Amino acid sequence: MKSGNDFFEQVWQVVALIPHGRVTSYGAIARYLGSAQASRTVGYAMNASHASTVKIPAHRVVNRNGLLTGKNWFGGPDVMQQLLESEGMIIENDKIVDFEKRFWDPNKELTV
DNA sequence: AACTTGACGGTCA
DNA sequence: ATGACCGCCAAGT
Repeated sequence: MKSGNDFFEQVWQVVALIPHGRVTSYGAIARYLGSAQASRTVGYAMNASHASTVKIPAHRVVNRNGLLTGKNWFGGPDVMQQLLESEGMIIENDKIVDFEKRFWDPNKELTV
C-alpha cells in the first residue's frame, strides 16, 4: 500500500505518548525509531503532523539544546512557549529551563 | 528525474 | 570552547 509513511507515523506515535509536562528531543525520537541521525526527518514529520489524525503535541518536542527551534511553526513566535508554560514548563530566552529534568526519553521510558 | 532544503545531531578541525 | 561539515529521510521545486 502506501510506502514511506511509516517513519512519520512512528514519530507521531511517540510524540503523542509524551506525558504532560515533559519534553523530548528530535534525536531521542529518531533514536527510538532506529535512526539516531535521522533527527532532521523527525522535525520534518512534525511539520507534517497536521496530516495526522492524531493530536500531536509538537510543542513538547525540541532540539537537544532544549531550544524551541520550531516555535515559529506554531502560528506565532510565542505560541509554543505559551503552551509549554501552560504545562508548568519554564521557558527563558526561547529555551527550556531544567530541560534535563523535563526530558522524556522514549528509549528509557518506553524501554525499547 | 535530479537537486536543494529542512522543527537536528554528532564528530572533526 | 567555537566553527564547519557530513549523515539521515522525505518533500518541494
